Parts: sequence; C-alpha cells; structure tokens
Amino acid sequence: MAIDHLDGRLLVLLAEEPRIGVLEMSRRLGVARGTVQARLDRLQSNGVIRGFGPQVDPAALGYPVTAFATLQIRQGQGADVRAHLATVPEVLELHTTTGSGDMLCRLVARSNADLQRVIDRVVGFDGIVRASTAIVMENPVPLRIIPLVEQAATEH
Amino acid sequence: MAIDHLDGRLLVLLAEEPRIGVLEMSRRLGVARGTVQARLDRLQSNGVIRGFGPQVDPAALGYPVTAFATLQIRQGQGADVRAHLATVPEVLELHTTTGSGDMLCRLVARSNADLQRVIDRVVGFDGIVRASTAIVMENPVPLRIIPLVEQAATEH
DNA sequence: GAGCCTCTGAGCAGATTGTCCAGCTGATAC
DNA sequence: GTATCAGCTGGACAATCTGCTCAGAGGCTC
Repeated sequence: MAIDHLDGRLLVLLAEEPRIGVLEMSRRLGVARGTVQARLDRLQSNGVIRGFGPQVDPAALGYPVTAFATLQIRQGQGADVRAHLATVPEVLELHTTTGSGDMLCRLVARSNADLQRVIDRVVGFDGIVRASTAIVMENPVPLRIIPLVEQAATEH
Repeated sequence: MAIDHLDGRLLVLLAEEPRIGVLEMSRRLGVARGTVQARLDRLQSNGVIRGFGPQVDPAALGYPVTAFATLQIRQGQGADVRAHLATVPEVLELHTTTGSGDMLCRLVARSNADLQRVIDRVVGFDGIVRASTAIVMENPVPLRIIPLVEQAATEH
C-alpha cells in the first residue's frame, strides 16, 4: 500500500507517456526490465493502479456542459435513488455525503438547455426531495493524481 | 466529433480490456487492423480519447477520505485562489461554478483528522471567504463514461 | 462517370513481450 | 558470524506485435 520512490517515478512516467512499453520504461528509469514488470504487477494487484482505460472527454463526445447537483433524499429511499441515477448515462459520478440524506452527482449535457432535460430526468424520481445545481464554468485544475503520487512517494 | 457505432464498440472494448493490442482489438471487432489503427488515431486527434494514463486509486495510496468543498471567493481573487489550490496535492480537481465567486473542489486526506489539516491548508488563503465541506461516505457510481459513449454511439 | 474516402487483406523488417535463468546485493533471523 | 530470503540485474529465447506500405474494392458526392 505504501509506494516508494521508484514506484512514484514509474507512475509519473506512465502518466506522462502512457504508450511507452515496459522496455522503454526500464531504459528511462535506469532499471532492469524485470524490475519494472514486477513493480507494475505489484501496483496493479495492490489496487494502486486500477486500470489503463482510455480517458474520454465528454466535451468531445458532444457533451460540453458539466454540472454538479446536490440532491436531498427522502429518508430510506437512498438505494432506490442510487439505482435510478445509475441508469442515467449523463450521471458520470455519484457520491453520498455527510448530511441528512444528501448526494452529490456530476452531470454532463449537450447544452445549457439540454441540462434542463437531464436534471428533470435525474430529479423526476420519487425519493428526491430537493436538488440544487451548480454549472461548471471553468476547470482550472482537471482531475489529477500526480502531485499526490509524488507526495506519497516522497514520504515513502 | 460525432462517433459512430464502431467507435463506440472500440471505446467500450478498450475500457474493458485496456491492455489488449491493436491486432487483438481488430480480431474482436471483426475489422481489419488498419481500420482499428485509423479509428484510434482519429479518436485521439479528435480529442475524444485524451489519453491512456493509469487510473490511480487515492485510497490505495493511503488517502481513503474524499470530500467536496465549496469555496466562496472574494471578488477579483479568483486567479490567486486557483494558483494557491493548484499547489495543494490533496486538491484533485477544481471547478469554478455559477454563483458569485464560487468554486468546487475535490479533496482527499489520510483520515478524517487529516482532512482538517487539508482544509486548513486549502482555506488558509486570503481570497477565500467561506468554505463548506461535504465528506464522501459512499461512491455508488464511480466516475464512468461508458454509458455516455454508448448513448453517443447509438445516436450516431 | 470521375474523384474521394474508408475499409480490406496482405507483406515486411524491426521491436517488444512473456518467460526463463544464474548471479549479486542488502536486510533479517539465528 | 553466518544462513536465509527477497529484490534487482543482465542475459537469453521464441512468439508476437507494431509501424509502415501497398493495391484493390466498395460507397458517397458532385
């Protein structure tokens, strides 16, 4: 679960140039190929690396509008609401948070007008008492992990 | 910018088994290798596929606590606050949203107690007027894109 | 019909992968 | 001090995949 400096460098390298192979990585890091392979296997079975799926940009797919909605859930309806939201493709992410029956979800839509349709679909469900939505204007820090990896690797 | 059915299948396949190569993909999809290569190149230059970076799990790195903080920013201090937050490794993501000088950021921490340290560091900056934090308890829908890809591919 | 784009199926040299192995090192246990 | 162990190194091998090229076929628009 703890990662050392070499793991950190490996992750950073992998994040910067994901297409390079094990052999090229071993050259860049100055270690043997077997070492890189062993480290990668360990990081994956550790769960540190969850996968290498493609990072798809919703905007390029035609969904340039992002919003966060805070939902207030009626007591005991949590499971139903979760199941409902999981069926909506525009719900990219859903969290339950502290507070009385609150959820936070990330939405995308084709336009501001389309966002209304998405929100109607999201909140058009019995267990949801109230929803408040914040539309994203800018994204100064896109989802990132490298700084955290570097910190975790430094502390080793 | 619009993706067709084959693009959709390609993305789904890539998301499910990211380590398979171009040749294996062409076999699974029943098309020629050159087609897969051309589609992949196009998706990448389109920006639909942003990259193939490793998906790192903060929890496995020792940061099991996630929280969302809504920040109220003093007028005109936005740029400074952005720069400040970008230097905090525990800030994984930052958005500016509708509303008067509001920002939303995703934080991680080593523990609930550690979250206090992170929040102090985040809000210990002049331009931030107020902050309210919601701690994530569950994550019923982890960040996903496949359902949206399938919808976009079906509409073609 | 001409022109254009995409897909197909094939070929080639070169590089990479998965998988072994023996030897070395540093740390830990006895 | 010495035995044991895990991790790293550097090397080898066959099998596979990649990047690149090509000619031909189909479908589309003008």
